[in-house]
Amino acid sequence: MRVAERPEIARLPLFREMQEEQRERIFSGSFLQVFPPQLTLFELGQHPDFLHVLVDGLAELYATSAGRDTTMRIVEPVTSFILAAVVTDMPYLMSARTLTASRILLVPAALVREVVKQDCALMQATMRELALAYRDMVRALTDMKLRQSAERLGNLVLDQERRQGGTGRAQLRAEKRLIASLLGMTPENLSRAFGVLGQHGLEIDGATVRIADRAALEAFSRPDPVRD
Amino acid sequence: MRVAERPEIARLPLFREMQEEQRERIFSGSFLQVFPPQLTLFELGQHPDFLHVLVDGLAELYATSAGRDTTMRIVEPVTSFILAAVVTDMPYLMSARTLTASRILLVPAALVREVVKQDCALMQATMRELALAYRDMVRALTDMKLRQSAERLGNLVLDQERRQGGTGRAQLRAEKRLIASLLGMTPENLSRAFGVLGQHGLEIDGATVRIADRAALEAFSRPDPVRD
DNA sequence: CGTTAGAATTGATGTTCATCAATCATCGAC
DNA sequence: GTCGATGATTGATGAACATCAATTCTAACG
Repeated sequence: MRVAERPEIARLPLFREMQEEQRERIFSGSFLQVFPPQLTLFELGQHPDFLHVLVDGLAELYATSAGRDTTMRIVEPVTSFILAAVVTDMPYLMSARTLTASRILLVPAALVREVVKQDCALMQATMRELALAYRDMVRALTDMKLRQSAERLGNLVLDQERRQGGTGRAQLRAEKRLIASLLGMTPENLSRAFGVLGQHGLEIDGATVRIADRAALEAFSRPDPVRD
Repeated sequence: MRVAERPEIARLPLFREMQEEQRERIFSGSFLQVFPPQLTLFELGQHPDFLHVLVDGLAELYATSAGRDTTMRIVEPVTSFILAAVVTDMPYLMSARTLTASRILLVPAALVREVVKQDCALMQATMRELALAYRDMVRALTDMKLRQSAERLGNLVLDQERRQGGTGRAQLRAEKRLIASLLGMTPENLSRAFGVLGQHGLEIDGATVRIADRAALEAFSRPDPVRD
């Protein structure tokens, strides 16, 4: 593994608190690999060989069933993914592909499981990471069950804007068709949903959205103070 | 805490592997409480005070947002719930109520967090429990996004039948309105979905369902070998 | 037993969203 | 620049599902 990105990866919540010595074991057993865009990293049902850490680029986790498919998560750097499959040593429930050219740290799954057992700080971080991931999924499921499409989009926009500094502007980082799939709707309906939000305080220009009237957008989208 | 149910709780995956001494700490700091039916145990947004273990009865986890509400999980004994909120010490994302009269072991959240840090076996079990819970949520979300209502019901029936011994029969343990909410549909549409499944190998009589033609039911419901 | 309240079902209607089809942008290649 | 491919948008239509309104069923209780 190259030296340049180690500090950044070591700063991840997952690896931050662990013993230096064990971290060294993890890193020296791993390798950083470059992938072209649109490459399948692994598929649903496969046995997990590696914990993945997206260092650079953009990746997508998606699920398929009976011919249909849906985006489950868009992974931005620097983040680890599919930790749950790795620690349980059970088949992937999602497939993954790169969206853009990406660099990914591949940590052998068996190594993760072994070091986790020996380093309590890593185990605690893993536990926390899984708990947070679980909570994210609870949010996504309630979002899906309780809100209709334009509301979901409104809350996604509000969420993105907050993460990007609360300046009233936000960039949509992925293609709209991906965002549509992530929100559980078709690209056509995403367009129409943006149209609806246009009447509720949102201005949109390509991949840039601007919250012109936050009160109106919030009144329409009804963000939940606890969940959102 | 009474003696009678201790062995059963100690056998739970969560508590099974931990040091006897620490388990004693957990148990002696906890108390078993009896609740009447339809009692709210806690509400979304509250700070988690206790890890709950349903010893006897039936409970429901549900989420609300903007006036609407939906069942997230039906908890059967003996199971712990809301572990993720407890270990992260973050507000509940779901509310809980008893469905029938229930006995619940209440383990102080702070005690759980403390003992988890000191007992690696408990931490490992917690990690595993959270990973499995996460995977369940992934399944539920893909189910919701990729399948339509009658298919979801078909897979629930197939799943229940498998859990109940694979005898071709299954009991629906909760009211149909709850099952409807769990599957993200209205009670009216649950009835109609049962009607549809009646033409695909399922016989239904009150709360009992019988799989008359498994091949037909599976052809219709398309269970996923990985996920279901 | 009948009574009655809540649940389940059934039918009629309306809303939300997907699908299909066409057109309009955008962007890289040459 | 022009071309072509792909994504985004817009409109028309249809399918899935929710809602509303009656009944019918079920079970607890006097």
